[in-house]
Amino acid sequence: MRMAKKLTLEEIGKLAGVSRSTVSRVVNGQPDVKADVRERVMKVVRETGFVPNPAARSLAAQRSGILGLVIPRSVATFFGDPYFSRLTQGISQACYEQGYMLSLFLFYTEKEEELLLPRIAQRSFLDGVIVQATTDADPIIPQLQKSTMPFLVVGRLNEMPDNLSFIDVDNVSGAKNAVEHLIKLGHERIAHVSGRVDNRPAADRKIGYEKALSENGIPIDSNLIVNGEFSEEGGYAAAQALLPYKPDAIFAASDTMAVGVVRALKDAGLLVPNDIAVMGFDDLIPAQRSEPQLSTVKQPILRFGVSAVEVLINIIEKGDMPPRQALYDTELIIRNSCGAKL
Amino acid sequence: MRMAKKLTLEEIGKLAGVSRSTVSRVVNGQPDVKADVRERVMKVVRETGFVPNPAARSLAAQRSGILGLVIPRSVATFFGDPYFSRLTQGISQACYEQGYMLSLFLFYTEKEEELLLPRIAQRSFLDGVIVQATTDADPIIPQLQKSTMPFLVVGRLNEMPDNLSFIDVDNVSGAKNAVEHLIKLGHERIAHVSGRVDNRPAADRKIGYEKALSENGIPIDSNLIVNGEFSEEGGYAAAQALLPYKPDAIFAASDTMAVGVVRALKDAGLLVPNDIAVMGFDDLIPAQRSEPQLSTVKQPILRFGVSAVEVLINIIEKGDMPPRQALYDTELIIRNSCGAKL
DNA sequence: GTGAAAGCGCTAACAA
DNA sequence: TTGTTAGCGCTTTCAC
Repeated sequence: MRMAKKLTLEEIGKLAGVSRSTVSRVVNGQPDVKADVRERVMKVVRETGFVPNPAARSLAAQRSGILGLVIPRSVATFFGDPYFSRLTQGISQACYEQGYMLSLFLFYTEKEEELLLPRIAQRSFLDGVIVQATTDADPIIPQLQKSTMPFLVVGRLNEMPDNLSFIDVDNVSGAKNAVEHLIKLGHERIAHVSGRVDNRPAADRKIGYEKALSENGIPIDSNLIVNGEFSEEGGYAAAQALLPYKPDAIFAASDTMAVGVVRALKDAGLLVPNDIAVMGFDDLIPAQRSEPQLSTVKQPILRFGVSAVEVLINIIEKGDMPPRQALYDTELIIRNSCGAKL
Repeated sequence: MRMAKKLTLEEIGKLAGVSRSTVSRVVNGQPDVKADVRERVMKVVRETGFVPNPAARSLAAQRSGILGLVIPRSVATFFGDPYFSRLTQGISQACYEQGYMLSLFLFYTEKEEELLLPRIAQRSFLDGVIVQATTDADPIIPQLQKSTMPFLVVGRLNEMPDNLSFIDVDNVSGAKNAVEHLIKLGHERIAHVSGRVDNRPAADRKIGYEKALSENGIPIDSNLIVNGEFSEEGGYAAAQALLPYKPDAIFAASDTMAVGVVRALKDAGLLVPNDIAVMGFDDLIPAQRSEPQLSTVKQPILRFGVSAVEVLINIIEKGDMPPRQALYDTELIIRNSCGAKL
């Protein structure tokens, strides 16, 4: 077997009878190359399967073509959550489409963070970073702010400096729409199974719930608001805690909790939606698997991931001022658990 | 604000009064540097927060310090599966510990594969690749074999060329142990809810099931083997299909299916484990959340991910012959669904 | 429109 | 033990 000569711009140039500069121009799709020369070079590139050396390219061009996706410690434990796999899917697809590679940073220990944060913040390895927002004041945000690394937060932090770029879903209006739908269906004692308020989406969904009630002249009854810890068990327990207060509808801040709620109601001998209507939030697998299928608030997670990449690339290319901040609309999905279809 | 001079080996050298080579040696932890010089350099490195430019390093050293994790198209849709998040966790942790970065490749479309496979197979971007095994003959494997890229398959393909390196869990013996446990508990009509046989783990678990029966003199009854499609609904349906044949125990090839089985049995008015014992496989979240909690076969997924990285690095450093092939033991986890504890 | 040449910041012989 | 030097393969002025 003949040892193939190592493929470089120089080598391709030799084969095509041009200089390495010309090959570089062709490979990078730059104009100002005569059509026939371009074609000749392309042919050689195709035949040899040449791919430019990314390290050399990074070094010379001062850009790596790699985006980082950081899942901080405070959320890494939830990486199994379908939300993240969906988000990661959208992000990775968009990266490839835009010609970038994706590097994943899943932090579980403080040591890992200490070790890697300086490297992440360093311009020469990554061109930009997407950070999944967290509950706590994660050290990653200040680190990135100190650096020149372009970055974008997906979701919002609790304490959000207004000079940060982020994209998020409009949880407030999503929740408000859901509750207003229940109100339109004639429900008046609408309970809410929330998450912990130090979790931003949970807090926002609760705000939306309260807004819907207030604006429709329904008093807010604190007995009808219970923390369900974003778990199915939590939702189950929350529903049990709510039953004595006779709600006629329950709006849960996640599908997972809604599934727990439904199970608790069934176990209590109640029919959903006939006796009590239920509404979830997310529109992930659990919503569709549930029996009855869950009416819920759909987050456009996949599109969301795609947008994150687009916005980040925009930040990388156009500089970082002013910060990009975008809120995406949710969509009300009516299935069987709210009773609208009966 | 003073514009900090760009940090390079040269710059650090100037600050510490040594040449760039010495700084390089210190930074790379090479011996043959006098202790006091080393300390002096380290001090400057610490104070400046210097991190060597990875692109330059890659170019000069002909290695990138990046490992790739490829989730091919045929399995990408299951990325939401807790199995993958756990595996990814193990792999990413091990990468950091070994001083590597991790690049993630989640393929959903053929176009993505066509676009990226040549880049992946190229030595200059990645030092090595971990490929999640797939059902079909995925194009990634032959591509990698044609290249010089070190790679390792996690799990086994159906048609496994014996010159491939892989690590996997011993599904056959895991399943065999589980079924033998049921036999010891006195069960004789043990049914099996399998996955599709073109899925290697499913096929192996079925083999283990049959082995356990044969070796214990129990005839294999094809009526007692039903495909559950690795889904909860599939498990539910499979259990319903099995009931007419009066099994006294059901071994499901995954926890998810086992959960469906349990639900079907409950809905049929049967008690688990009193009327019918149930055993799962995986030991992921569903097993512990189930009511009753599932007895199951635990896969050491996290350790598995860590080992994958270690083996791959070994392949990278020591060359690729002979292929590494390792099978990891499973562990029988006895909870409540099999009746052993009652 | 194309080529020559100067780096990008690092590693690794080889010299000293 | 340390410094000097020659690349690694690419991009990007700057001439032509």
